[in-house]
Amino acid sequence: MSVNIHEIARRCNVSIATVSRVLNNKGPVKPSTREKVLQVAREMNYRPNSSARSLSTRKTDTIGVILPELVDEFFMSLIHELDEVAHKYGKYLLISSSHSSRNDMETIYEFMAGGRVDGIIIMAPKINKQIQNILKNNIRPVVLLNCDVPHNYAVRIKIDNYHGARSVTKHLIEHGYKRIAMVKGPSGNQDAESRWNGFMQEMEANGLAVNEKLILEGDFTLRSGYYAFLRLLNMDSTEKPEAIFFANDMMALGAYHAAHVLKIKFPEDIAVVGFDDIFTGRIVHPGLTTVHMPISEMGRKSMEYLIKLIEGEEELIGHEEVLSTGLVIRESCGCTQNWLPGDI
Amino acid sequence: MSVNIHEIARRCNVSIATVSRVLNNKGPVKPSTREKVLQVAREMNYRPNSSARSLSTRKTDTIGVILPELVDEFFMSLIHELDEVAHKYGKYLLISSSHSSRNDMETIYEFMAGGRVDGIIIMAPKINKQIQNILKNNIRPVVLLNCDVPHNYAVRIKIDNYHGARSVTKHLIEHGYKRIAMVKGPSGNQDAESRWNGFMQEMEANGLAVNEKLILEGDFTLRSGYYAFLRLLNMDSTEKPEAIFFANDMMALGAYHAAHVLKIKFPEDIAVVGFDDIFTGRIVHPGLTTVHMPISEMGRKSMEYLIKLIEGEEELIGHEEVLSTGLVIRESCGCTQNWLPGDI
DNA sequence: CATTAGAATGTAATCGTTTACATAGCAGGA
DNA sequence: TCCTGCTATGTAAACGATTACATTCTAATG
Repeated sequence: MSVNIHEIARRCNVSIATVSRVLNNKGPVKPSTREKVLQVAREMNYRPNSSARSLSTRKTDTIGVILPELVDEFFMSLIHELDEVAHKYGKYLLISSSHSSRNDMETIYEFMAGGRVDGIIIMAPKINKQIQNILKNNIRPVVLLNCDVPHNYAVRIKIDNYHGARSVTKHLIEHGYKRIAMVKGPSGNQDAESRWNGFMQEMEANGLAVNEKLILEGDFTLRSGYYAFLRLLNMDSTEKPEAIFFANDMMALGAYHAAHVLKIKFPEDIAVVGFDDIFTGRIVHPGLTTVHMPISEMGRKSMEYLIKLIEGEEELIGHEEVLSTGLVIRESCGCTQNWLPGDI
Repeated sequence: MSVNIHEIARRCNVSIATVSRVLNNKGPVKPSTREKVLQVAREMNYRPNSSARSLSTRKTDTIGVILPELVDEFFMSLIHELDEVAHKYGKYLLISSSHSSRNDMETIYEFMAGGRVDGIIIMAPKINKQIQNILKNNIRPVVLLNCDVPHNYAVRIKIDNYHGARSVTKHLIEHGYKRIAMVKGPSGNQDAESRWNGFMQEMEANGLAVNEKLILEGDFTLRSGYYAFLRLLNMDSTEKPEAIFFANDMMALGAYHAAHVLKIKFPEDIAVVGFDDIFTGRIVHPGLTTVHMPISEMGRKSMEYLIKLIEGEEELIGHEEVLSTGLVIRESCGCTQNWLPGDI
């Protein structure tokens, strides 16, 4: 089928060892031989077979990436950044999303034990003991994204959901709102939990009571935000919230939609904030005040750490890093700010 | 390092051939032997080394995906669908984006000649002769997405930009607009060209003159749409367009932004339509009338075709398929339609 | 009981590299 | 001239699977 090292060797009247040495710049080779080999290889469009090479060297130059889903902006940005860095280091990306928890295990296992990758970046919101066990016999280096389970065998990178939630809650409080509602994310979700904690603690720190009726649970979808918003609006006027913190932007956008239908104005009638800083939140009016997640940084760092681990920097194992989040103030919270297209 | 087939064979007191036969369900094996091997393999968490297997079978169970960029919704949806189908067939996805044209070649070549994948799905807006040459010596099957270059060695799947553009233009004309502007995409871009052609032909078919001043060129970014919109607004009132067709939604959103600042109302003051049907276009008010691209279908079909090609269905080679686009009517064109969150 | 077909298993080559080790070639010093 | 110690090259053994072919076992048949 394809031309191989033997063919190159034959045409150059040298042995395959010499060809290999030339191609890998290893060991001494006479300049003239070197030239000849290089030239023939170029002429024949020779490219070493990666399977054979991997089999021999136990390196694949491939990084496995396992994500919970392949759906929104967040993951696209992440993949984009991973690709950039990987490319810079000459690595390829083997990507898989969770089709089910059972399947994640299968994939991780195939990637690791099957020798398909040199290392893995995993983002699994509900990482379980199974995964932990696999990692314990860590065949290959692993970087864990936003996983709260402590794990001494992997590098862990997290986004600071907790402080993000606190800061945006604090911002609402500073606006003078007292009755602040929160639409939580799905229970069991790590990000959702942290944001919820941040909200509660900030409220508490400011001596504000949290009316249980003002705490609703959504599932991060636009639709669930839409309905949660309608429910909150239906409350008695003495209890009705002055502001709502949606655990993510998508749910807040559901509220925007309902508000438009009901002719309710943000922030005059009610203030609204989100979390994530997705693109649409910059386009809608009023601009959605939210918390920015440093996704690119997360992508870049995780890939760089993984590559270092692969290259043998053992001292990194167990390292944990928390990336800070930033408050993005637009208008939905009650602030007036003129932002130009240059900002977006 | 990891347990291999020899170890399994040793523990079972059989030869590696027998183990291989059991694991691949090939050839006759005594049930008792079979059980034993399976059990030991399970106990030892044995997983065949994929490099060795690939080297021997010349199959990688990996599909290469090369995209122009890894940035927006479009590509995320595409990847999502590719992943779904690939997973269904037990294939893995090796993904790379264009870092440069030169690099694309390198990647395609490494994927193909390097034996990293069994086939490739390529989306390269400006596919060049180089790529064509590589494909001509087609080492592995290829599916080309939205590439206009005829190519007898690959399956090609396109999206019908032309008719999409015609239908949305027609819709504007039916609204009674006569002075219709178009903000084109970047020249050289295949999609942009087709949309432009569709627009022109539909205008012509309806006997409408196209004022050259009303034709602007953007680059598909929000910012370029913003400025194009401002320029169109600055025209003499006898020339100023009654409606604008933006070659993609992102540019139309730039117009939304400008309109908000300038207190211009869609569609009362001017009608606006886009192309792509991105998520944000459903959220803004008024909802953006646009053309829907069947991205999922494109992803699904391309992967299914590729897998068939890989499995040897040679008669598919050269097959071309054009996927139709659909007019999505919301309110920015002048229609009044109530859409519920259930629609989104 | 001998014969034989078919099932069960084993042997060894193969896939295309890398690389440890062996060997050949060659220049310079004694 | 003969060593010595380089540099340059070759040989062959991995790497871990698959698989064609050879061999042995089993059981049924005449």
